[in-house]
Amino acid sequence: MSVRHALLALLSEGPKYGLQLRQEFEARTGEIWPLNVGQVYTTVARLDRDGLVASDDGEEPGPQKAYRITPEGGEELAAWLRTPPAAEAPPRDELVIKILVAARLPGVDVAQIIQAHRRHLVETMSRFTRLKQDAAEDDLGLLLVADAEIFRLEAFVRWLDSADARLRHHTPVAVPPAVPSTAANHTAASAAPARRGTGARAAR
Amino acid sequence: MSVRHALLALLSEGPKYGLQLRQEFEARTGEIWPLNVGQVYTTVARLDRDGLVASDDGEEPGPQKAYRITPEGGEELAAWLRTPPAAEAPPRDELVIKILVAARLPGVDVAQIIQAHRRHLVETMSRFTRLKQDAAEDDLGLLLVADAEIFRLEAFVRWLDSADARLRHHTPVAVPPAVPSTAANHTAASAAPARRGTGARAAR
DNA sequence: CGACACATGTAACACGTTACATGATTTG
DNA sequence: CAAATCATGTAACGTGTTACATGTGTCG
Repeated sequence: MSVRHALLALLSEGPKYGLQLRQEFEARTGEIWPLNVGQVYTTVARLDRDGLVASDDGEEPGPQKAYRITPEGGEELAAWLRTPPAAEAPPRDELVIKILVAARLPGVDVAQIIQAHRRHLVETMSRFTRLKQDAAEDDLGLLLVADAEIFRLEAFVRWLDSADARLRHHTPVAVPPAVPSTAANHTAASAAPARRGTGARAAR
Repeated sequence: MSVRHALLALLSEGPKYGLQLRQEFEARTGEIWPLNVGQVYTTVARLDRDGLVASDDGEEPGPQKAYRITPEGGEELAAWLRTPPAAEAPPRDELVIKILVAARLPGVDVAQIIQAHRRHLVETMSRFTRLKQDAAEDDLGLLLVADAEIFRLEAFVRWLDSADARLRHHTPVAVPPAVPSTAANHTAASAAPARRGTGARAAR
């Protein structure tokens, strides 16, 4: 719901039309977060439908269609600013899932994958560091968004290092001496929902 | 695309059916990342359609419908593990957008909002720390996912602190002495796409 | 039998992306 | 006028969530 409220915030500064919303959003996030136009139109149309925004429905001639925030929209915006992002179910992260998967898959060198991803993260971090150096020092949007991205990537690097250490300690368990390969399947099956119908009858 | 590939990975260990996929996904992410069933079915249906997975179409009686990975699916999985997550357009983050918005909005105390969010982040971090302490020490999935979340939240705390410092330096610029309030609108307007049609004619 | 849990699936919606279609306005 | 640009919008798809409908098996 970020874009929805970001557009609401832009409109709270005065009436704006579609492409203008996109451009101002991108300008204020240092051109780091692109925003496709289609989404602007559909999102602002939903805001309109929900009464948070109203359109000067083609009052002035020309193709542009300006939207302005409504009192309800202002209240919604203020409430959104106060509310911390939901944290009960943290977002599923691709990199984390990838390492979890790699750690369990036979024939996969997790440590190697971790290092490859680590290198990529460090490279990306330096890209954003360079971006900051080349930026105007008063471009607050760019500086803040670039910082956020650098901190985020740095957290992944730290996590990869800790995961590497953890996996080095635990991996030997997955390669026990002289244990039949079906053992892994059995433990996996015991964790699954009870197999009923055909199969379960034998177990009872 | 994380869930899609995570399901593919689960199926690479052997045939599984819908609810089983969900349960194993949640078990391996320490019950921290819930996965709704509806998505499992639609995702696995798409995997089937794309030939990465095939279904034992009701061979055994009973309601269950098992899927197994295909060779193409195995290749896709291996390629996915190698490829680092796309970083050209980093994900838009709600908290970051919120602070950016708050920093520009008149009548909003950014520092206060930052501190409120900071407190919430620290609380959430300790929730996950407790979760780790109460967990079985061999529950790798939970430990890794909880670590990832803790590192992520910690990065936000660091970012909030740096943003707080940055804004303390820059905020005075937004409150200049004796400057007409329309100045802000002018600069915003100059950054917008050229207003044409009715309005632009006067400017030329 | 009836209640309950297991299992599959669909519908509706929000959000996000890419691509295309359609006008209006400016510019060469 | 023709081409380029600005501006709005729609279509199709993927992903994610919530809710509902339906069927099947177990158990009191």
